[in-house]
Amino acid sequence: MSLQESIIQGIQDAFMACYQHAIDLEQVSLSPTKKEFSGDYTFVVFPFLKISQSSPEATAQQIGQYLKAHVSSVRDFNVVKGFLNLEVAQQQWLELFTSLYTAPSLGQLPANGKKVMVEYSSPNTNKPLHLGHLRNNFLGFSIAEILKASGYEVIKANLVNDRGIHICKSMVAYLHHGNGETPASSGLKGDHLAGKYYVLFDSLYKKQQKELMEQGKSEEEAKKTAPILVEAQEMLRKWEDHDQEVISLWKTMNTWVYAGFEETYRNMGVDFDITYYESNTYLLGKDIVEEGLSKGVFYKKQDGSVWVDLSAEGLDEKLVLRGDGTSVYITQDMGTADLKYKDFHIDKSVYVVGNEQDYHFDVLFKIMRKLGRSYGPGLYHLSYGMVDLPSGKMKSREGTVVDADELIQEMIDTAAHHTKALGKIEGFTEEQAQGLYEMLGLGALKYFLLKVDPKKRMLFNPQESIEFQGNTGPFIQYSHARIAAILRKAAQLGVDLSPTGFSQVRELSETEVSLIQLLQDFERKLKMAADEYSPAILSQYLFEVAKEYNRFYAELPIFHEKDLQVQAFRVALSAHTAKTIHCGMRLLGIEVPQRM
RNA sequence: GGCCUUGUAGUUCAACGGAUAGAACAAGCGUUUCCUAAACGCUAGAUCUAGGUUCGAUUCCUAGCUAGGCUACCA
Repeated sequence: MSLQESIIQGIQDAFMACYQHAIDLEQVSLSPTKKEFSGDYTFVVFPFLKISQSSPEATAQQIGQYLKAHVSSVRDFNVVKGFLNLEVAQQQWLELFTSLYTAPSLGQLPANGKKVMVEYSSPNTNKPLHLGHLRNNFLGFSIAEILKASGYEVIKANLVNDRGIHICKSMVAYLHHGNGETPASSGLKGDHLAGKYYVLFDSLYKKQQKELMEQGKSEEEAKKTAPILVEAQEMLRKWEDHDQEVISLWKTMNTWVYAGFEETYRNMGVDFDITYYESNTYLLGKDIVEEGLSKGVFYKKQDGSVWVDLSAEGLDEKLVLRGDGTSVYITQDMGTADLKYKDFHIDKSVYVVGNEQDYHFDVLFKIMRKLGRSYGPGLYHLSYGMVDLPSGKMKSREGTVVDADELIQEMIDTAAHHTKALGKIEGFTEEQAQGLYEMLGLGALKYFLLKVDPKKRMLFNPQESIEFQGNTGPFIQYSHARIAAILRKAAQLGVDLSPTGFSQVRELSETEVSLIQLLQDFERKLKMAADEYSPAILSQYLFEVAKEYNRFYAELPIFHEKDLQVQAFRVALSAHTAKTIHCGMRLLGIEVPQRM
């Protein structure tokens, strides 16, 4: 039983003893006491006044008396209004720390026997990844790691959108203007090469529209009849008919793009256990339409189109199959949902997709639940907000996107610049220095994108957003490097880091206690992050740990401390802090250095 | 039009219905004969508006305003 649990248990007993009334454990809020009041944990009595039938102060007094008398860890208490502040005995903190310090594992909750798939990234093959994808990829990777650490078996999946009219647009432009250009001949990364022709298509298309309108056609007509668009549509039909030439060009260009993506993924430090391709899944789902019809979940209109009526659930009627029998987006999504289940027998399925598709996933999940899928209740849309620029929303056609590869490189360059300016790479080989720049640049970027609640829209200012000071990745990384230096020195001095080395410590400072209090909260935060699908919770927590450690570092001496028991304790406390930071940052996909 | 989501210091972000709304950056003032100053301490600064529920509301409800998204036989 943890310290808090034993206190909560004591509070329950207190209510039984004082008021002959059982209270619900869930309702007891026990939180760390605010800095401006004395005490370690605070219990709020207001919700229980009906039970005690007395004033907040009197109730708090009575409970406090009981706890002091009956719960060994409670040394003393004070009451401010309806707030009961409890003081924990010093010895308890040392015991608590020792149990944390000697625990066989950190940051891995017991297996729960459940399987979850996390689908993320899911790029289109007609253009390179941009800033928005970075948020998606970092979120997806991190939440997968967090779920793993909280006891799930996790499958990371990527669903590549490799077909459709947008791919054909790049292909048409390339066909006419590519002149046989390849990634090798141009020195362009494959995904950037494809993106170049996608942009080219758009400008050619606009030009043709303009010409048609000058010839007297309406805007709408011009948009529909521009030759280059017609050609792209024709190409899509040929693709669906397995036309040799089209398929061959498609394969060639996609191969280039995949090579480019692979490089970007490697730089980002994300990976996948399985990759699905829409060219293989886009025909799935029609059998589910049949199933839905026979189960009465769907209905057919006169023109043969198939619909689902979700008005009882607060949504509209939605089309699930066109009148001509062809699929729409949701048809294949139904099929893919089943495919994922067939492949892995998952209990839960998480989709990391932007919030502009909230409605779509609402519909999809309601359908799968109506169809009675076993994994239906475990469907979850990890919906995240867009990343805006100071100029507003990113638009690929207007050239206002922040390219992922470029941004990563800029981050690394900036990290290199800072590090050199601070003169921190003495004794580093060129390779080690380069490794550090990458670790710091990427750490800054990932932390910046992960520290914000995923649901919220966020702003990215290329000039100002990426800092290396304050609430940042590098700050936490720096804290780790500081501790690493201490541990090296402790090893040199032969400090006894076994629990007996500090078991005689009697007096702890306030800062040491807060640090222990924070450190013991790690697994609870981990679980919270998993339950709420929010790496931000973990990010904030790690920042608090690093901040509290730096205060400890500034306030208290370690190697100048004469009492060797105290010295050993402080080294051990440092070591466990480093371990927690390392473990937590790993769940965010961020590495931590030994020196910086 | 309908539906969903947002609105907190100058800026970017926090706050299970709980105390005097926390951080970081920017601003100002300090800290280095001492383990890494990418650090630490101090000062100043905010809940969109109007009602309601509650012992207590940034949080829940209603209305409005603001910003964004969705509302295709597009993906």
